[in-house]
Amino acid sequence: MIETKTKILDTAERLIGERGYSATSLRHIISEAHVNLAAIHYHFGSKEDLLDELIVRKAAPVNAERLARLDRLESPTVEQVLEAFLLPMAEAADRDPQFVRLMGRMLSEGLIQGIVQKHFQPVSGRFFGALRLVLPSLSDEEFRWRAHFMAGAMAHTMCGQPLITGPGEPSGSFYSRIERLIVFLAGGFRMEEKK
Amino acid sequence: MIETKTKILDTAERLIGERGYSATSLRHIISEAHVNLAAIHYHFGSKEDLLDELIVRKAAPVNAERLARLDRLESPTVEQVLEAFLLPMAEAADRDPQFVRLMGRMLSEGLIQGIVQKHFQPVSGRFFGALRLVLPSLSDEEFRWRAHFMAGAMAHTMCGQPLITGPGEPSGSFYSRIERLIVFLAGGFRMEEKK
DNA sequence: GTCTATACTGAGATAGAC
DNA sequence: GTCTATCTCAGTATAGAC
Repeated sequence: MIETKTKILDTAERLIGERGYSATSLRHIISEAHVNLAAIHYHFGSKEDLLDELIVRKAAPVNAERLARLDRLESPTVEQVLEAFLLPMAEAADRDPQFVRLMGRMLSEGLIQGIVQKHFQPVSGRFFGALRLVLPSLSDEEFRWRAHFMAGAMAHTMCGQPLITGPGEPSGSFYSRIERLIVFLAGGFRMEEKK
Repeated sequence: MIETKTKILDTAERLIGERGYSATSLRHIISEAHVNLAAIHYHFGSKEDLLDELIVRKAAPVNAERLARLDRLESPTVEQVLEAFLLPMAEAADRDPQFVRLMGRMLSEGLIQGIVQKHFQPVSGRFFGALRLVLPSLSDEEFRWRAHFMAGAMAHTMCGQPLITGPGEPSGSFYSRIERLIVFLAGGFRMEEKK
């Protein structure tokens, strides 16, 4: 049955979103999906590959929308490039809260290295290029580092749980969170380089 | 023997720094430390508690230095508060490259939630307070989120491996990395709040 | 091609002898 | 304090039923 594969994907997505990747065993997934353990390995190969498919089916439309938005910009500002990258994700989060929860889990468990490199690389590469053009006065070295800081802030912002909790818990909608992030990042990027 | 405990700590620190926490099994640690498996549970209780002790013995002096530096500031700028927090870590990294590698591993594997909450909370709490005083024009909500973005950028900066790789690998000493980070963060914090 | 039953290996944890 | 033996649970691999 083709339904088996879907049942596994849906159940895995829910459980991993709720409990995290490491804390969700394959045996837990199969018991809730009412399928056999070996079916997971038949359809996906391994637990990691299952996760991979979960990410792909969620991220692909977001990434497509990102590129479409980027292509529409003519001579963009820093903010506009950041918006083209971040707003599609905020909108996806609005439509499907499960998605952002899953991504947050991945980030907070540090499982993204391989998966991100595989699926986000082409997209993030294009965005770094666009951002570079908008910031011609920065040295290559400085730009690389600022892009790195940005990646950290973005990744962290998607997690529900803050790494280092400040004075009270952050709140508000995902969308407003992203808008604040864009302002913050633009401020960082616009700083004059310290020599 | 008291030496057993030290041997375990040193070996665990080295192996986890090299391979990561999940990838380092207790059996691997004991074979290199030439101790018995049960000795780890006797001295530490669990693998997680062992990690906890590793962090504490490394982080305690850094945190003490952070607070000392903060206390020395009279009417600080944003940059000075950030320096008080970040430079002690940069100096520790200079003296002991193992330390920053271990912290990076923890962050990239998302193992910090519990440990950070336990040991960094008092320190980070004081710094958030100091930073708040320097930025009186921001709303509470906006400040919380910017602190959150900062935490993400800081955490990510300690990892050797970038989450989202940009155009080429970032390089340079840890110290210069931190200096760039401070400029970037100060720029973000100084932005006017969007209403 | 799809799925089931079952066995294998390695992990962290624990009880109890010494 | 230390060590042996054992437990439970994880992900994985395979043989074979349909």
